Amino acid sequence: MPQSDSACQSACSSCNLAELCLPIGLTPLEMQRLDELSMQKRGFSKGDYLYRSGDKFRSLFAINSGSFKTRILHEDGREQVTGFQMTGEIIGLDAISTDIHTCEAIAMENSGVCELPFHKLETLSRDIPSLQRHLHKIMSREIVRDQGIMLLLGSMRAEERLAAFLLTLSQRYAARGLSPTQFQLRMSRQEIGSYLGLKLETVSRAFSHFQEYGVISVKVRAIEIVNMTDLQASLNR
Amino acid sequence: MPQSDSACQSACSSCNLAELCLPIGLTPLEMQRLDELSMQKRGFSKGDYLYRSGDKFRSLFAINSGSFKTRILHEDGREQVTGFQMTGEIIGLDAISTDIHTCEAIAMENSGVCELPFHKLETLSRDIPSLQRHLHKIMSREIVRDQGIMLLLGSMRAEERLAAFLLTLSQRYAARGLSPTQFQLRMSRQEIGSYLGLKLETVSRAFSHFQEYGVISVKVRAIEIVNMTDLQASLNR
DNA sequence: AATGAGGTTTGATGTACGTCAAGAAACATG
DNA sequence: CATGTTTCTTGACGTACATCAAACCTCATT
Repeated sequence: MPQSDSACQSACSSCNLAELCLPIGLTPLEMQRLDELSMQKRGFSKGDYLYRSGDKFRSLFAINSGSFKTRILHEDGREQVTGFQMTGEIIGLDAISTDIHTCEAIAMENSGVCELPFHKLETLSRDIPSLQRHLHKIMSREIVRDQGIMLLLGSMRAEERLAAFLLTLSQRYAARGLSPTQFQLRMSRQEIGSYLGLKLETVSRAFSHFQEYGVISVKVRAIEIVNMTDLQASLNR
Repeated sequence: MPQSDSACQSACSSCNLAELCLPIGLTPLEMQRLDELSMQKRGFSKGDYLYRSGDKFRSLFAINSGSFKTRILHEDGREQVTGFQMTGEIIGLDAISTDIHTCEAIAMENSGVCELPFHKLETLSRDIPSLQRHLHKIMSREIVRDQGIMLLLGSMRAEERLAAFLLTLSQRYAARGLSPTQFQLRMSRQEIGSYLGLKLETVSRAFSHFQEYGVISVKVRAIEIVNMTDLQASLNR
């Protein structure tokens, strides 16, 4: 169970990468005001829920450490993973629309978040135009991201989907100062499959196939991109 | 070519359904301020672009009459229709993130929009909290909608996708005071297919199959939902 | 080290949807 | 009305991915 930490750390200093988090171009005073509304929540372990479908919406969450997956459940039990979120990303935007969370967020490893009560964020963003603008950009970016996945699900074949997935991961690791070519997957084949609209066996075969062609090296969840150009090319043909 | 009409009509009185458009719970004065920033643009004909991919972002658009489709193009020519928008809906939210339109919007029939310059909208929403909240809800609703389509594309079969599509259309017509059971499709089989991640022949066959089972009646683009319950059931089995 | 559970890989086979093709219907244009 | 163009329907056939199944690997627990 996550423990709440009422001693507020900086929303920013606690994020590894400020520009991925909320504040951008804020004065120290503005930054402080943002810090004051946020609350650290640590101690999420693998499988812990950050929120569940149906929960009352109160806050957005900035991920400080670790990573989460979000998913929606269909009544008949089918699930769709809608995203994998990592450090510095904002989660919970879907719930603003109805004040109820429509999807659920589950930790994929030991993780911590920074809770941002949304009504306070709205109030503050009325005072700080650059914060307002940034909030809008974050929401819009989520829309663009989702539409990219619609393109992927609607018109790409299995290996193209996996290539797109790996390339996006690579970019996100790079943006965090980590290796863009070597990383550990935090999610199972099953979860990747759900995200990409494929069965786990198909994901596994696509991994094997890329390895066979020398594009990547796969040791279960340890991935190395051996030939980035070829991986990109497998998208565009 | 659409003609710009600088004599500003009410952003609201010109929308058929105020609650689908921007203003909600605004005082007459606030409403007037919103009206003052908006501009009518009429005269879009079938196939006209409202904006193109790559265009500089300046405004959101509220659809006053008619309907549009939005799509993204992949470099290799593949297209993905990301949505069909009708009267009262807001379009262009994707562009806020980068200040460049990432998708393009094309009229599906004679249409008119109400242009809402975004920086003015941001300024005004700092003054009017209920407008700010409404803007956030609209963006969040788009995120939820897109995630619903991810579920559809990622884990439903062809006929389930078409059923979901028809049911959503039905609800949207009903919300506009039109018949939820009889309507004219504004889009081709090809466009529906692109939206649902299917080929046009598959869409056509799914229509025929539903008709064969007495769930709907299809006369090319004239649709009648004969048995709403069965149509809903075809989603949940 | 032995045991077991969950995750992954790989093969054999099935099927839903795509592809190709032809004809029919709807619509536009002179 | 005749003509061409676009859209839609339907059939025959092909294929990418799903399903089923078995073996293997990894990791946690005792």
